[in-house]
Amino acid sequence: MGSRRDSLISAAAKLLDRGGPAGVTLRGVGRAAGVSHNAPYKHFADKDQLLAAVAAREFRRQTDLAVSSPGGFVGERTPQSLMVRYVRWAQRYRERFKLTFGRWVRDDETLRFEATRARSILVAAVKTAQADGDLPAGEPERLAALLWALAHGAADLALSGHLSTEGNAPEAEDLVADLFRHLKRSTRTARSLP
Amino acid sequence: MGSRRDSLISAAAKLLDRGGPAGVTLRGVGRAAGVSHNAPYKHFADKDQLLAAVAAREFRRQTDLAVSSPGGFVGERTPQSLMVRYVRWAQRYRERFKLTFGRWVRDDETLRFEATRARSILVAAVKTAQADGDLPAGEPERLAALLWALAHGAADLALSGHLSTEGNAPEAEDLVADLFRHLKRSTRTARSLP
DNA sequence: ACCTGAACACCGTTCAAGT
DNA sequence: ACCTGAACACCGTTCAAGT
Repeated sequence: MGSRRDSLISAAAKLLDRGGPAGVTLRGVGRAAGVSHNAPYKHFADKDQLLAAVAAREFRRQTDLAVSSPGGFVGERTPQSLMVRYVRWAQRYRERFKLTFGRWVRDDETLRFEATRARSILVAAVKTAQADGDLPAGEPERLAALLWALAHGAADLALSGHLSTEGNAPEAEDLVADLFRHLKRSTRTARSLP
Repeated sequence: MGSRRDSLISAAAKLLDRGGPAGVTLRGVGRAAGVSHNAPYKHFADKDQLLAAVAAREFRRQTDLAVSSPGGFVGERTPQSLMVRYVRWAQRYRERFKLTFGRWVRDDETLRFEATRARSILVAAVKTAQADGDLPAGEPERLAALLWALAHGAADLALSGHLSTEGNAPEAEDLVADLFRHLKRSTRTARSLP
């Protein structure tokens, strides 16, 4: 079921990768899916809802991959490996990444659900790392938010080229590694204190 | 000189705040500036260049404010105060913030210049904090990139609502404070080690 | 140098109509 | 329920023409 709907989303994702959100036109989507420029309106209220559906599908896929891919089984799913995967995703699919954090996110229920799901996976990994003494103690949700924010910011700044001075820019992955190094040191301090 | 150009940029910024990049139309900009829908082409090659000019002006203004505002003189300009200012800027002018990290940044020379200038101010503050023992040792440019990435990611995630689970979300400012707390602890560890 | 108005090809969206 | 084609109001951009 919904295969027409799915093919519209796929067509939109393809256009998005090629030309950004402006490159996604309902007319173009219809054309690519082999229907009239008007058929999408039977599946999506407007263009924004189609884009939100693209973002939700992409978010869902990436979370699924993080859970099921090689190296993704629970024991190997460290916070750092999840964050590295995150910045690589942003690099590989820059337009989908940008889209996932656009205007509609706040209001789209599916997208909010996917965000919550992704966050809960990260929180679980954080708890394990805390128990292993690899991350400092403290509210795991809060620490997870810190990690996510750093990975997100590093990825986004790298995409816009703002990290580089004159070519010798740190990679987003380097900054992720730096953060974990500092957190590890912070962990040791907290332990050695009363 | 350039007052017509400036008024076009101002009109564009106003439209941007009201309706995002899609709300900025060359026709609307011309109308708001009291010229024909076609006059902007004498000052900007196309719509993207107009938007890039808006972003560059905003970036420049915020950097100027960070340097000259009360509490902004050199001694008070700590990395943390700069980062708090950054996330507040994102919150207050979300559309301008988003615009500043859009597609054109990589290619626009003025925007790249402003980014370099902002980064150098942060790097200077980082060096001072390192000398005072408030931040860990290491390449200051790299540490500045870490701080900026965290502030940027926290601000961007907060804007898209992705930080909240069920309303009890950490604020972007909280995450900035958390990072500095961890870095402070990391500093002490590094000192107490051989 | 700067601006205007007409024109072109496109777009999102609406609507009446078909199966 | 799903799709089509015509239509409407808009847009970015180009061009010939004015001062």
